[in-house]
Amino acid sequence: MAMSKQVFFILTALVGEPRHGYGIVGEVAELSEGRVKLKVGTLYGALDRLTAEGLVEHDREEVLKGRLRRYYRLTRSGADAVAAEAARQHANAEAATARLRGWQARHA
Amino acid sequence: MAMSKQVFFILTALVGEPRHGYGIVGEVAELSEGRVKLKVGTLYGALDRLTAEGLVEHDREEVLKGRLRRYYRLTRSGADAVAAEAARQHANAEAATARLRGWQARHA
DNA sequence: CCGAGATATATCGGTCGGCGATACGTTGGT
DNA sequence: ACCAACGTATCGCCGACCGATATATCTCGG
Repeated sequence: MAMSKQVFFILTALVGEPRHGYGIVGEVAELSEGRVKLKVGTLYGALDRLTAEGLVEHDREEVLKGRLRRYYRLTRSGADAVAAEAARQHANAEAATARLRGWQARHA
Repeated sequence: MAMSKQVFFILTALVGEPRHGYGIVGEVAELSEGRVKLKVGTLYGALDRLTAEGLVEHDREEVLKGRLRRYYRLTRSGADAVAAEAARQHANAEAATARLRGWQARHA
């Protein structure tokens, strides 16, 4: 149920269009504005787990300029999971900032 | 640098006023609206780590109705860390929801 | 009056996941 | 000719969350 930052970004990177592993790395860096540099050791393991959990599935394989590209696609349940996690994170951030606001106000 | 959900909520619970371990557990449950049930095995270890990192420090000890209460207090750098993490999570959630919105719009 | 559950702190071992390193092969630029 | 980028894959280490367990007191219901 709980989801790591890495997995969250992997799933988010797959929203809209299928991507291959190495492509996900770059997309995550862009999405997170450089905050998350996904390691390949993390990626492939996570991809396998997510596939087993049904949040992601194989899309297709391409050979581009002699290099194999294995594409992954988000499932319906994967999209739901991203949306739910985003909502949770939004709520969490909101709760914290509200607290900080209130505290600063009382100490102004 | 990276911060777990549990640590984030521990720090958030300490914003504004010092609390003791068991009190933090309840406060986190309230803050997260039941989403995070902090385990004591997690709490005390995290508290030690956070103290060592200077994000939290000992406040005082009380004995209330025969029960020892050890209070912890957020440091300045701890407050900064919470604020930064909240901002990051907000940005992350925003990035994901923006993607999901755009995708839904194109498939309406 | 007795037992169960809440309050409160603390530790330990298992387990899982992220990370660094390593491996291997191609393409492209210098 | 070499080295960086591209691309997939695996392995072992380490750190953190968690469940279980231990200990002790107070409170409430039956």
